[in-house]
Amino acid sequence: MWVSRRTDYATRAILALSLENGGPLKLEELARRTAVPQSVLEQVMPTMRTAGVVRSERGPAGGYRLNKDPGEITLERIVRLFQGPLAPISCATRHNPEPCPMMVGCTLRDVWEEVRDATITLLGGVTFADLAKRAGGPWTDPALLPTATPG
Amino acid sequence: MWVSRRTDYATRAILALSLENGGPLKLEELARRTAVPQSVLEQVMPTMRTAGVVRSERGPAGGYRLNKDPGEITLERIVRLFQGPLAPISCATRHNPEPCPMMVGCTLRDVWEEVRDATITLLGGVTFADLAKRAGGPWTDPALLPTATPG
DNA sequence: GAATATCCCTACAAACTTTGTCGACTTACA
DNA sequence: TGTAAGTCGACAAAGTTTGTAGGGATATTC
Repeated sequence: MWVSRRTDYATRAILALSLENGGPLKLEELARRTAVPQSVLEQVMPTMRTAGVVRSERGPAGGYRLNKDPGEITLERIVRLFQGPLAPISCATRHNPEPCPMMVGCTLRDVWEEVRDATITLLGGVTFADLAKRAGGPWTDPALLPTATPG
Repeated sequence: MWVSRRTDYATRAILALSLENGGPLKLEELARRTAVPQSVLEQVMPTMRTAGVVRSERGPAGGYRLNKDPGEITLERIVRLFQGPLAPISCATRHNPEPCPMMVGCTLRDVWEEVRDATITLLGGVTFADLAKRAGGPWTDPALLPTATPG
């Protein structure tokens, strides 16, 4: 339960874009398909743009596209963007781990690091090309959505 | 970064008790050794008592002991007590997962479930007997502690 | 049976984080 | 110049986490 809403939204958005071979999607449409409040997506997408994951065009016929091949975007990349360190506890991050206050050379930390590494391995091993393939087909029946988002 | 302080404290406390072959430890001493504010441990320990993990005795010469063999207490058990579901996202819990709002049968969920399962496998595979063994020896130099906790 | 040592319970405030909204702004196109 | 997009920053409401405080309950000792 540690993945924030925004992280979730971001990954859904990238998946949606991955299923849309190259064509741009307007924020509004993206919000509808992913069932994300538009106003929140308005914050999430620029973050990914700054990070070079997506690219945007303004004006009519504008929208968002992926800035790379889906095969080059890992889940890890997106999650890290919004989530920060993936370690379950701050003494087990890879950069600047907080020192353990317990003497007994925190044997617990080893386990936390294993969890961290397993997480990284999994998230780092999945690209959005994989996810799109597994999802099968382009997009399915937007009409089935709960009447779109109010935002 | 998803393990709460209280979860951390609880695991440290159980490790400390595991290193103390059977003898009871007073809350105060436990707090000192684990570098946890005593007032917080006062909340954490009863939770574990209720869960049957530790046992307590009141009055002089009282304190806490493990209620089972350290080999029968997994990290998973303790983490779950304080952390709740281990899934990274609420649509991927084993019990009553929240339905995914995205149609495309949330292919992302599969990955979240893999992360969840990897976490469970790791945490469930480590007992406090393992941890105590890895820690080596009983307890090390409590004198090295940052002058105990103020609480 | 009083004094003391220890655990137990509840309430709670301060701090922090997350979530979603809003309004004003910028850019592209026709 | 008007319209269709994306952009940015501020922010309030809600939720979570963290630590503290104070009054109880129970066991031992003398």
